[in-house]
Amino acid sequence: MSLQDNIIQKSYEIFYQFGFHASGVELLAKHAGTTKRTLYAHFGSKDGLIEAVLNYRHEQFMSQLMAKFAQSNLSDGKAIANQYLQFLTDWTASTNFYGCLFINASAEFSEAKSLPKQQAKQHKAAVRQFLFNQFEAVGAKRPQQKADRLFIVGEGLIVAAQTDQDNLDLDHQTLIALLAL
Amino acid sequence: MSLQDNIIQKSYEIFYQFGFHASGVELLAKHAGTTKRTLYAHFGSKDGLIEAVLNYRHEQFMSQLMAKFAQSNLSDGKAIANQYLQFLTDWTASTNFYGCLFINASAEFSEAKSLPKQQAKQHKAAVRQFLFNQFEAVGAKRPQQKADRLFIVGEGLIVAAQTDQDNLDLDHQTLIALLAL
DNA sequence: AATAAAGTATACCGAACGGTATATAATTAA
DNA sequence: TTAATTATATACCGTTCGGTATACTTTATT
Repeated sequence: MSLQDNIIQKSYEIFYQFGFHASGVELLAKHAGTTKRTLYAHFGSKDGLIEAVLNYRHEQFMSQLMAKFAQSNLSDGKAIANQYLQFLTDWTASTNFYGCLFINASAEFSEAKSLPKQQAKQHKAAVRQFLFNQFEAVGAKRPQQKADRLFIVGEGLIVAAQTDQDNLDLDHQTLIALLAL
Repeated sequence: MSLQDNIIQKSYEIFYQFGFHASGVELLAKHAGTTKRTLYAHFGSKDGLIEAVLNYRHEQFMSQLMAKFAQSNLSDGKAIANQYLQFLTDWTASTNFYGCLFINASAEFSEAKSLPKQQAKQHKAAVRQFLFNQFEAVGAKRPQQKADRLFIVGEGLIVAAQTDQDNLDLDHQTLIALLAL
């Protein structure tokens, strides 16, 4: 792994856990085992680093999602929903889960014109597009509606886990059945 | 309104829009039309102010929610879900919507022991409890499950709006029907 | 009217912020 | 092997941070 990629990955860990404004450049450099000088040579500014980290996380997330779906042959909408919800549940239950980096970024950068907010918007749109493609691939009716329903439930699960609502009276199977997938 | 309440309300506006770490005490005092000296006399620290703002927002949100439900006689689960989703949709569509302050706080204060995170957890638990009470009051079966399903969809709608996913292929009526409420 | 309390104004504190300068060491390329 | 590049180490820049000190003005109580 290149030095640049290492800085991105280690900075992702810090930003993800402590937030963007709360993470100082000195700490970011230290955690990556380098110095501010090198960090600024590669990314120009803290904003530049944030942009790179969000791009990195987007690629990583989509890769993991695609890998999860590549594992098994999904024959119908129900299987798609099950796979997606299982993917999210595995994630939210993992140690070092601190919500979704893009939702967190939207919380810290509310201005619509700001780059992090735009990257968050595009990331979420990409997830919706991915789900849409899955439903369309199995010939489901109204694939966009199905994708969006599943997406909304997924977003809800993510933030519910982030706010420690861990005793929800829900299970995936009945959720899927109810969503008519 | 007392001077103290004015500081809380005005600080809420700033924290909500720009986040907690990004909002300096000097700006908070200026926006409230007072000085740091007075602010510290009332709240002791920035953390103390954050605590007060989160308590304020919790009371405000629950009041608005209860007011919405007091308007009409809700006879069944379907009406409850419709009322809740309409309440959230009105909110997310309003100008100056920047997501949920408690989700935002959870993003900035990830440590479980931190007060903002605990306040966020309790706020969300209170919302779930409120929905549970509503379903129970109309004699719905499995009120907790219904409340949690509705809660999850609500959380999803909030963060989807925050990330500007404004072209979702969803409508409340079919959502409600699907949730079997 | 006297007095205590509460708010204003402003300057200040040490620390941390994002970002830069300088100089040295290690790596790479010719 | 000699340049040129790249990373390290560290000190430093001006600014802003959360928080405090001092002095003054306003308000409220008796």
